Formats: sequence, C-alpha cells, structure tokens
Amino acid sequence: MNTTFSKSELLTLSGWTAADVADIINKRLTTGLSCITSAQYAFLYMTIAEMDATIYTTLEEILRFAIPAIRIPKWSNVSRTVTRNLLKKEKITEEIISAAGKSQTQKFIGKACNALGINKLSLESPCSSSLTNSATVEAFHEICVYKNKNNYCWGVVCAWMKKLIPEEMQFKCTPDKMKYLHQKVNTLYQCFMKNRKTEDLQEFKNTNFLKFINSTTKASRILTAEEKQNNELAKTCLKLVGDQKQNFQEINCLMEEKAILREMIHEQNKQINLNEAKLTKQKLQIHDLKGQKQENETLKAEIKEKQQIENRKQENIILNRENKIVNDELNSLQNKNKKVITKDPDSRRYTDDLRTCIFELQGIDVPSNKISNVIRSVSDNIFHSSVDLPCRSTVLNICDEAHIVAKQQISETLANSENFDFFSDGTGRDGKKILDMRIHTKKSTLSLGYKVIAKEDSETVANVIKDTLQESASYQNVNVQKFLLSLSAMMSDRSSVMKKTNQIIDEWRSSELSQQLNEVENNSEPAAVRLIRTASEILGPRGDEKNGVRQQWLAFMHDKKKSSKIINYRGNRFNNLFTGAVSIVYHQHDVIDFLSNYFETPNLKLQSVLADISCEGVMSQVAAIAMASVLIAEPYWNLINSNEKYVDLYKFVRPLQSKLAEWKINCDEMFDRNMKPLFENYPHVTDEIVLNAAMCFPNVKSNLNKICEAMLQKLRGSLKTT
DNA sequence: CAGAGTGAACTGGGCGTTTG
DNA sequence: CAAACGCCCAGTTCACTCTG
Repeated sequence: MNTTFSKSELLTLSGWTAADVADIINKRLTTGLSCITSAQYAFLYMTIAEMDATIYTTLEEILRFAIPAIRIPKWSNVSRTVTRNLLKKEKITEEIISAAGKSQTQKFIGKACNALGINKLSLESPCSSSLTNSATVEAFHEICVYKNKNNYCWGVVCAWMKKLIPEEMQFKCTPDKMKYLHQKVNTLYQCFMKNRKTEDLQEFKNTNFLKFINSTTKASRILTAEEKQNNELAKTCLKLVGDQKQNFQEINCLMEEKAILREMIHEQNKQINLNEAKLTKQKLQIHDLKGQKQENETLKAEIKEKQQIENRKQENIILNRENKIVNDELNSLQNKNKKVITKDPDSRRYTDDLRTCIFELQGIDVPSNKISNVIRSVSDNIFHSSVDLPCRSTVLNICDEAHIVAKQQISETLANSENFDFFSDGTGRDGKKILDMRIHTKKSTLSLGYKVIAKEDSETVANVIKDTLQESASYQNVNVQKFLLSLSAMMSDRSSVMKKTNQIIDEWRSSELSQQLNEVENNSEPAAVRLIRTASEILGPRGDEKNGVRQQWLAFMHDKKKSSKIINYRGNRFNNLFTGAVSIVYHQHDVIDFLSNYFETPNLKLQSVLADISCEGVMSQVAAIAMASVLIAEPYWNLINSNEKYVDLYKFVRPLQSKLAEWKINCDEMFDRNMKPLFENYPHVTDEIVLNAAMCFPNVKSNLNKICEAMLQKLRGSLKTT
C-alpha cells in the first residue's frame, strides 16, 4: 500500500496494543467498541490484508462484532473507503492526525455538547413531547444509533425530527439532510469519545450547524415574583385595552351600516323613477309588437316545421350513437364470452399451446415475471378476449420444462446427425466464469447453454464438454461413443486453453472408441449385411466413387436391356437393408457375370462382393432378408406412410406381434403364395423371383425364424418404451 | 395427490442523488 | 469525479394453501 505510515506507526496512532488487535481479530472482546478511528481502521485493514483471508468479508465481520452499535457498510463500500484513505497520502495524514488528537482539537463534539448544556435523553419514546426543546447533537447521535440498531430508515428519523423541532425553526427536514447531519455528527462524536479532551470550543461553536443546535436549546429563564406580578398586570391592562378597542370597533361598524342603508334608500328612489319611464316606453313597444305578432306567427309555423325536421335529424344521430354503444357493448360481451382456453379442463394443466407461447416469450428475453402480463395485455388489447394465465412461479416451472425440452431436442439432433462440430466460448459476468457451448450440424446450430465454471483451465473445460456430451447421450439412452463418432471438429476463441483441452478430449475419444472398436471386432458385421452394403456401394447410385463401378454396371445392364434395381445404401437407414436384399436377389446372376467376366484386375472390394454373392450361405441369408422385406417390411412401410392415426397403430401392431411369435418357430406360411396379408388394407406383393430364390437356397427358413425372433424382440422393446 | 397459486425473505445489480 | 447510500427491480427459494 502506498502510504507514508508504516504498520508500527499506525499502531502507535491507533492507541491500541498488539494484544488489543489480536482480541479484536479473534473476537475475544467482552464489550464492544463505541467507535473506531481512521488510524485504527487502517491498521486493522493492513493486519487482515497480511492474513490468509478474504479481506473485505473478514474486515466487515470483525467490525460488526467489535462495534455492534455502528452499522457497517457493504464490503464493496468498505473497500472503496479503505482504498481512498490509504492511497491519498495527504488526506490520510490529516485524518489520522486529527483522529489521534495531535494538533487539531476543534472537533470534539462531546465537549461542545456539555458546554452548551446538552443532556442525553432517553430514546425509548423518541416522539414524546419532552424532547421538543432539546434536539441536541448528542441526542441526535443517539437517535441515529437507535435508528441503525432497529433498522429504521431515514424517513422515520425525518418524521421524528419534524415532531421534535419547533415549527418556527423553519428547519428543512428531509431524509437526505438527516443522513448528512448524522455523518457529520457521528464523526465528531466519535472523535470526542475517543480522546475526551477539554480544549477551546470556540471554532466549533462558530459553525453554522452548532449555531442551529444552539438555537434549539435556549432554556427558558425562571421569572421572579415581581416580574410575574408585572406580567399579570400588563396582561390585565392589555385585556382592558383590548376590550375597549373592541367596543370602538363595534360602534364604527354600526355607523358604517347606517351610511350604507341611507345610500341604499337613495338608490331605490332613483330606480323607481327609472322604472316608470321604462313602463311607458314598453307600452308603446307592445303596440308595435302586436303588429309584428301576426307576421311572427306565420314565420313560427314555418320554423316549427323546420325544427321538427332538425329534431328528427338529431334524434336520428342520437339513436345512431346509442346503437353504436349497444353494438360495442354487444361486441365486448361477445368477446368476454370468447374466452381463450388455456387449461385442460380435466387435469387443470395449462395447455401445450400456452406453454409453447411461454417458451417463445422466454426465448426473446421477456422477464419470466412479466410473461403472464405480456400475454394478458396482448389478449386484452389485440384480441379482446379473456384468458386464464399462470402465476409467476408456475411460469417459472414451465420455463424449466422449456430447458428440458431444449436438452431433449439437442440430444435428438446429436443422435440423428452424421457429424457435428462443437463450439465453446468463455466469458465472464458478475465475477463468474461462464462457458458457452454450441453444436453445429449440417442443418442447424443449437445452443447447449451456459455452464458456470470455477476456473477456465483445459481440464475443467474438457470435463464440462465431456459431461455435456454424456448428459446428452443419456437423454437418448445411447452410448456417448455414438456422439463421439460423429464429432468432427472442436472450435473455441481460447486457443491457448483449447490446445490442451482438445488433447484431453481426443484421448478420451480414442479410449472410448477403442472400446467400441473392440466390440465391433467381437461382433462383426454379418456377411449378408456386408454383401448388401458393399454391392450397393459399388453398383448403386451415390456409392463408392473410388472403388465403385456404377457406370460400367449401368452400361452392362443397358446391353442386357435390363434396368438396375440396386439402391442407394447411404444414410444407414434400416429399410435400406431390406430393399437392398431384394435388389441383390434380383441381380445375383447379373452381378456374378459382370464382376467375373468384365474386369481383368478387379479391386479388393469387387472381389469381396463377387465372393460373397457367389456364396450359397451368404445368399441364403440375403434371400431370408428379402423375404422379410417383401412380406413384412414393405407392407409396414406402406402402413407407416399412410394416413392411419398414430393411436390406431396398435390395431396393426398386435397381429404383427402374434404372427412374428408364430413365424419365429415355423415360417412355412411365408412361403404360401396365398398368404393372408399381414396388415389389413396393406397387402404385400407376392414376388416370384424372391420366393423362388428363397426356396432354392438352403437354411432360408431357419434364417427367417431368426429374423422374426429379432423383430419380435425389437417390437417388444418399442412397446415397453412407448 | 399433483399441479397451481401465494407471499415472505433474501441476493445482487442498476440507477439516481448528495457530498466533498 | 469518486464515494456512499437508498430505492427499485429481477430473480431465487421455500413453506404453505388451495383445488379438482
């Protein structure tokens, strides 16, 4: 710290011993301190700074314990004060010397209070009238301490003061003024409490504030008996003079009334004369008017007619208005009845539409506490309809659901994407470190949300990424290895950390995947599946560009005047296997001919396909799959793509289940050309080529039994999960 | 009993005001 | 312009009640 005071100097200035400080820090004080000087404050701060402890919280805690009567400000404010005091050399010198009482003595308020006859008064009834004439510094200080002890706000103190101080003092009593006075008085009072010196108070008395305090505390002088008598006499004299004055006033009033009455009589006489003159004039006018009356009557008739028309017009306008009002009321009533349903009447659960609305509002940063208000305002003013809306906490619950839905969406996206990139970005807010994660697939970019992390080192970041991927995998009930296989790139702006992070993730990835590779070795791809895949790759559309022979195959087929049924096997979709099997059965002889006669040096993949397709055992498996495709998979596919409702699916699934159970033991029925369709309205097409192939290869039936059993197992699994 | 609603207690940041 | 502080707001948590 940049200060001219060493720790030992501060200790001297503070007036504490090392033992005192130890007692304070270790909370061994038996009685609380009443105040603390800047020197003590600075010394305490420096001592704690040397300790292995959080400075602000510890300092705050110690101060709270040591000085229970004083309210300790927030640690951030403490830090500001300390920084200011310790960094500004001149100021601390002045303050500490002043606090230590070396050269300046004018601020000792306690002495001032005593000299002015200020006494400490009970504050148990702060609004009692006995305080009216003694708003002293000390009392004010006590009020403030009382305020802080009881957690009153300055508004309350302000109200007390308004009652305490006589109105004529014209004291501007605002909470802010109170605060300011309290700070000033508190500082001075604490200095006095610390030093207890009795020097000259003249300078302090000359301050404006003291003058004000002085004026509030003038004691009333005790009067002598003679003075009292004189006062009483003076009072009776004043009373007599007052009475007389009143009599005079009454007489004056009467005289004024008399004058006014005379004036009035005079005025009235004048008026009578004027009225007579007017009467004669009016008689003449009446004569003239009688002549006019005739004319007027004819005019009146005309006017009356016009008026009637006008009246009707007015009536019309009024009726129109009333009509409009009634219409409006009708509309509003209709709208009132047009209540938007937001709750499921059976379960009282808010509807999914409302939930979606809340999700979206939260997504565009509407505060959760305001969402219901926003919806209500829109529905009232735009759609004029009433709506039942959830309260704050329910909205929060629904927002939680949104988070779960979001996580589910992400894990689904990850599970369904062939590859994805992982982005992370570190940022900080409110002193916390936050890791923001996103995934980027071919189709979209999704946020995985924020995670608060303690430190941004490679290990933590790697762990967070691991946890996030594992959590996502758990939502889909799949192994995280599946995600790791699709993870194609990781990016971040924290390149220094990411290098190591990437290394950790790579290690993890390879260890996880090696396990999976081992599993693959033990559980390698069946020959039939391999044949269907590789044949489709070399002969089918969008297959293997390097080793494939698609163009030659098409030319070969063109020569034979046939069309190729080999499918596009990409995407690993399961139905590829079935349709692929049918196409292999169709083209078995063509493929053997093509591969064995048209290539001088066939590559390994072509050799592999040729070997597989020439093998009876492999082909018997393929034929079994083709049978399953024609009789089960294709009709089921047609069913799925139809307009059948999801809830009606059970009607088809049940018979499928019983048939599979039957066929897993005996599948003779599948070879019957007149077999009843598996799904009503979705008949299979009896395929002679497939059927013949299935009948000529050995072991097709036992293979079909196995396929049916596997299908049944899958079906049972799906029924359990749904 | 689950879902919805209510309100108190608490945290922590933003903002405005006063003071030196 | 910094320090200090109060007020307000958003958000969180928890205990409890209501209702179908």
